[in-house]
Amino acid sequence: MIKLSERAVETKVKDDALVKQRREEIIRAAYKVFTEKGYHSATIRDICKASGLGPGTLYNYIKRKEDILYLVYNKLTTMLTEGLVGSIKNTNPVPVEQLKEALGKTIQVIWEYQDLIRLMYQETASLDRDSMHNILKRESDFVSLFEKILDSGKKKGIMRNVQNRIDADILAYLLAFIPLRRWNLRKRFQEKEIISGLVNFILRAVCEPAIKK
Amino acid sequence: MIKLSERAVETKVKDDALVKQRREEIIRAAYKVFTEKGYHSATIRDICKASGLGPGTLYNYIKRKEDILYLVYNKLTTMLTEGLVGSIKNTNPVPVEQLKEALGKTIQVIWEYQDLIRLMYQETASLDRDSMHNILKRESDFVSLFEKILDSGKKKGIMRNVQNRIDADILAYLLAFIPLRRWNLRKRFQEKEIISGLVNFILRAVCEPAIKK
Amino acid sequence: MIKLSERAVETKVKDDALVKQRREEIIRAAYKVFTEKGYHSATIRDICKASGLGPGTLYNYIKRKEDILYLVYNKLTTMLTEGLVGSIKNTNPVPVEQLKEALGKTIQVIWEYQDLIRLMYQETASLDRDSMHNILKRESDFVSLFEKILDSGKKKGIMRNVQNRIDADILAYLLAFIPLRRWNLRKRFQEKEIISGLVNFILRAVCEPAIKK
Amino acid sequence: MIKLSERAVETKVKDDALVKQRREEIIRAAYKVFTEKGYHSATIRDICKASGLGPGTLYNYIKRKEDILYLVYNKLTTMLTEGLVGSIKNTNPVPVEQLKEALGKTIQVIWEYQDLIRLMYQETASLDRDSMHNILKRESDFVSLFEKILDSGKKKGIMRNVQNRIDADILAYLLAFIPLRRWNLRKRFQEKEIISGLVNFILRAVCEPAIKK
DNA sequence: GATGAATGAGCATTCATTCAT
DNA sequence: AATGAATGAATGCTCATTCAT
Repeated sequence: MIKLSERAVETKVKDDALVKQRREEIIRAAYKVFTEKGYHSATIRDICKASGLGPGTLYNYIKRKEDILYLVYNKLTTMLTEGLVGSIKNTNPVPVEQLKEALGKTIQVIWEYQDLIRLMYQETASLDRDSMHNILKRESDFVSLFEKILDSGKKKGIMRNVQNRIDADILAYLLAFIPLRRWNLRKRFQEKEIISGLVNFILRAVCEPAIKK
Repeated sequence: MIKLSERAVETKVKDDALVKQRREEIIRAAYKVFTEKGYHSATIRDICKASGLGPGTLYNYIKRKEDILYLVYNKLTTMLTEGLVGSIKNTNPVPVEQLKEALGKTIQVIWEYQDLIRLMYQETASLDRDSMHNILKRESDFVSLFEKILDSGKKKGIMRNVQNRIDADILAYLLAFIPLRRWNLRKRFQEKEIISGLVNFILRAVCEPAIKK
Repeated sequence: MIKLSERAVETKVKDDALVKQRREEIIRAAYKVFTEKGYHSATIRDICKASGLGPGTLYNYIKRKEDILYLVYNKLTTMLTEGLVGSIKNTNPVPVEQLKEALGKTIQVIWEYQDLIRLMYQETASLDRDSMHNILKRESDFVSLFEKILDSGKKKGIMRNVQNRIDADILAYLLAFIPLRRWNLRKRFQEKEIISGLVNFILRAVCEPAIKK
Repeated sequence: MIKLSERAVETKVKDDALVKQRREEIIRAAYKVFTEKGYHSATIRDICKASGLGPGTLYNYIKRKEDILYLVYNKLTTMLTEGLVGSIKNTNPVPVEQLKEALGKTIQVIWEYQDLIRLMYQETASLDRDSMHNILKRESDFVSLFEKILDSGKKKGIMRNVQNRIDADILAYLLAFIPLRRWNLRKRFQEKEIISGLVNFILRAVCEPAIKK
């Protein structure tokens, strides 16, 4: 299993299991509130109400409001990375198929957490230095996973035109297309069309045309 | 010339020329402040200081803080759309060349206003319904311009695999790759590499391979 | 006139006269509230109520709660020092008489502001570094004024046993006897007795006995 | 042995020996924390950490935060009074020598607990009525001990000018000179100079000059 | 039309105290 | 008797907006 770096979040509670459980509650509540009103407009009181915890209790598990945002980010990037790693491990040795599976799996998670991912793109700037650093590292690792697939495709001569790191980065960025732009297409296209449209676009850009003949 | 729709922003001042001038000052000041601290952290006081206007005067030209954000958005989307329209009008009849020119011109504007565009993606959610509606309409028009190019390319058999609207949307979205992800690539690549990497990715996805033979 | 150093207190208001006036109001209100409940127990809301200013307005004239304490200290030490300087200037050339006058004048001010001086001794530790520094400098200047009197008395052979700086310091400290310990004597002695008791104690310690014969 | 009055501090624990022991721990911890940060800035949490007791346990031995302050005061005034009583009992019958010994012994204790005594002067106002009353009674008893010495000196004609109670009170007050003003003299004088300066001042004020011839 | 002081609701956070285990 | 998580009222302070001059 991959080891994901984490920044420590201060707590006043000693029982680790309880910390974990309460933080899950906090994340769940914050996820709801943040996606409804955004991070800045969400008040601690909102999160208290949504989580059922009093402000004093809440602050037993975090140090500052920012920490809540970090916890949510952390949860999301963990899910995304673990999903992707899982899909790569037990996968087809043919790079294109591998890529298709990786995209499929990731898009599935992304579709489920659309609101959260939109939030992520919007509020990254609100993170403190440490959290930001940590999250960017995760992003970078995430991109590297795609880079590896492209690399192996290039070595096998199937993805000849690929420019590795840049393309991997564009690719990771394109996955956020769904949460960030779906509103634009929602009226004209269905979920399946949007997803396949996106995947096709990627495959055309990345794969040697020969394979299609 | 294209006619861009605008939402009215309330003012207490009757002299239209003055309103226009003062708002330009406000936009310039807000642009500076917003890109430095973000919309939420920017205070009216900050914008007053940057613009040289007192809060009372400022509020003669807007009704709410949101209005300032809208004015900035409006300015930016106007610039982007007008730039694109201009590049299409006096252009090569060969679709691929037309596309290249459109991308080049737009990326040029985007590169210049990177911070602002990142801001735009981050703070769209902070807009009120009306402003949001207006801005989304602009976006949609912007995408349509690219759609037209793809359409004409398809008709001429050069962009056979293209899925028109979805691809145009992805294309418009990809232009924001630079402001939103550049930090990720800054260390390894130079401006030119990033831009050409992005343009190549788009062309590979959009153009029939035949053209490359 | 003596020039007393002051630490700047931040204000958002430009009209200097208004700043001066409002700060007088704040000092008056804070004096009342602080002597009733002490600095820590006094809330900003208390001071608002006592001064008739809203919290927003109050904070137009100060930056932090500590500033209010500093303003009060500043006011008090200014009064004490100016009173003492005044009494020394136009005074008897005979050191003992000069000392008597200085003590009399200072005790008079101290008696009037007893509560405030008790507060001062209690809350000095609550001042921030800058304010503390400033106030201690004032204290030191205040002691120096007494030191000069003792010096001239020593030179004239009247206060032979005096140890200058240490005695001047003890002397200044003894002036706070009234506010800090009066509760202890209130039941048994009257104002005049306490004051003359204190002055006699000082004179006996400071003056050569010969003078009494 | 003198019998010092005490105000009862509520406890939920029945084992008297345990109460005594735990309270000693609390006093020791509070002494440390209070002298470091002051009473108001010290949190119950701080005292818990310093004492090794949990808040629940701590509150088994006190009822309110104030009680801790009272316990510390009580400890200190007990030490001071007992020290003074001890020095008087087995002492020289010559009043001046007796006074010197009493001063010496008390100053020794005071020097050791400087921080605590400064705290005491600063936070007296934070005590509730009952505690305050109790502590003032102690103070008064303490002054009475000095009063007795002055009285016997006066009867023997050695301290002819003395005004008994008021002088005794001033004298007790002067002992706090060291903790309250030492910062003022620290740079210029050494411990011994300050102490002898203070003692000399007192002796000059209190003793008949004849004795010096 | 410009000015800038006033307003006050609202915010994140703390901390003495309680109480279930 | 000990533990430590829960509680929630209260605090210092901010800032978008208004309004008298």
